[in-house]
Amino acid sequence: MSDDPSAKSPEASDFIRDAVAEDLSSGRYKSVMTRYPPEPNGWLHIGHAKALSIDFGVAAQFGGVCNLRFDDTNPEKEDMSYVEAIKKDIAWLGYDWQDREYFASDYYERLYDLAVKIIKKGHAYVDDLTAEEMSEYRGTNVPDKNNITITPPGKDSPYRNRTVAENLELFARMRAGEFPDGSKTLRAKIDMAHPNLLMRDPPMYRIRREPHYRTGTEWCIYPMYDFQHPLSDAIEGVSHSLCSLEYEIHRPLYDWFVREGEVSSTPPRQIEFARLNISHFVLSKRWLLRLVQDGVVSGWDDPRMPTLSGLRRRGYTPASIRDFMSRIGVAKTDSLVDVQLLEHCIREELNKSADRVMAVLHPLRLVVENWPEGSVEELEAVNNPEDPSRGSRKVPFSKVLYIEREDFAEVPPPKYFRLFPGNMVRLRYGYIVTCTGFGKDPSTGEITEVRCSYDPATKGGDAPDNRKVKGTIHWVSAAHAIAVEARLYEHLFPAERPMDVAPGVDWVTTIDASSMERVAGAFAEPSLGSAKAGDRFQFERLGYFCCDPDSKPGAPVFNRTVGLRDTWAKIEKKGS
RNA sequence: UGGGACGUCGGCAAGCGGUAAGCCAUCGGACUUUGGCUCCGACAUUCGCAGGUUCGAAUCCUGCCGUCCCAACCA
Repeated sequence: MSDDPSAKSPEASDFIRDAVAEDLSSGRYKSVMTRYPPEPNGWLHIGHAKALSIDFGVAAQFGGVCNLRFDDTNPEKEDMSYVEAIKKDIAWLGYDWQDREYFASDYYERLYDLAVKIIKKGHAYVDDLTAEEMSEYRGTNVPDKNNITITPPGKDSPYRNRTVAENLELFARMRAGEFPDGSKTLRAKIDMAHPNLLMRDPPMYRIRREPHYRTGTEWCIYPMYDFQHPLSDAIEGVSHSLCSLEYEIHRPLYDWFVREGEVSSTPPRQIEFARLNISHFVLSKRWLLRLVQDGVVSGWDDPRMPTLSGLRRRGYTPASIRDFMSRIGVAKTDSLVDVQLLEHCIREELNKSADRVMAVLHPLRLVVENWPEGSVEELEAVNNPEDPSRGSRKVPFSKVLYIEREDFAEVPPPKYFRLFPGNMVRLRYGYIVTCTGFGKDPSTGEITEVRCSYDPATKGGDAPDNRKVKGTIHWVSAAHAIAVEARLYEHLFPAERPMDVAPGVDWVTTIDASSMERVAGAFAEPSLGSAKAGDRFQFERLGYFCCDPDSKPGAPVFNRTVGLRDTWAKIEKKGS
């Protein structure tokens, strides 16, 4: 998979790309400029990756550019640490905003001037209504006797008809800090009877004495999204402002402010697409923040989190996420993508790129009875059968090995072709061995060790006589193995739709408390001793693992990114 | 007496009046020194429902039904 995001799906097509192509051919726009507008109040998750993929992808496909603009107009929630985290994640995903790193907070002065311009047109006014009163005056959606939702007209604020001069003066004094927080707002003068509630004189500025992470205490008034966003787009010269469906109802407002602001001769155009939902995941910054704050997860980058940082730590690659985005498409249908598609994407990439290695998660001693005491052999193991250029390595073999507990059965279930008394199995890249016996703790019934004899003629695992050996299992030499910790993950939420919870039930309580399993007593072949955080491997027959930053010298930790497809598990399930 | 959208296979999703792409999942089978990978095959006579227009409709019209979003001085 290429590291260059623009290299994939050159002929991608969807309703947005169709619209952009049409806009170009009709001459509505000469070139394409999009923007990715995060609010720095949380970390990016895979839902944002969809928006990123569309914003940067559409721009790239049409030879345009995509700006990174932080929509930072709510000082209460925003923070520089989020800006840094967001930039890191976008860059990691492979998207490049070059020098176009913008902040809505850099436009404060310009936006203020635009507000003044709109006031001068008589299209905005300073209102003294409280938040509650404003809501009351606006009117709301209410169910009538037949439980049909209706929206009666709102009524004008008594301050709606202040003169331009008065509004200008009041607005200036708002900025100057002459009024207490919340006592006045600047409102667009649109239509208090509009069927779309958002058009009923929406607020443009509120008074809030809250230090801003970038502008400090310079401002005590802050612009609202509906005013700020379209005008920031216009200021930058954005052509296509692509956003999610929930903003569809904001579009008339978007267009209204663009028109009133008269910033650009080619007004930006907003187009909406359906946001991403993935089964077993919660994709909402607000909910993710709660998981972090409640300590349910270890942080924004907990490997179970759908955040880009979490997926990164889990072992997902940027290319696999981009591939996923290209497969789910872009449409306007509310949808729930099966998490298995995401897992398929990472498996497909890692199958090609991850070196194979042997590790035993739940060790069981295997003694090779006819192996000479003290003898050690270095056996050749292929690093990646999918990629010969990865070469091979040496793996030590000796008398006492560890194998996976699951790979031995005292009484084999149907169709089981691993180790059981009398059965023959291949030790991968080692020898073909025959199970000669086993030890068992009489009090617990636990298998304590398995014994076997090896066939010296089968070095490397070859069967010179072409005998059929159905099973091949992985192993590690007890004397040479290194101790590792493995962390196995399940979905944080067992439910396909975690937010669909019975009334009165807190969704957080539906979390699977055992969604992370630490396997402390695992062993791996010596080559894994040099693994560095972020390195990815396939533990043969187990799954893909990524070395975690928690690793210490001599004590590596591996996160299971995803297991291998497991046909045996299906056979077992069917049998039971 | 609301407004804005959306309904094509279990999950995504093409299709834009000419007779249902593809992907994931699933189920068979081949191959296999990973019960992995790969390969081959199966998987919507039908497009929310009902009418209508047409030689012909998932595509056009009408009416129903269903789902989502909107009542923050958040974005």
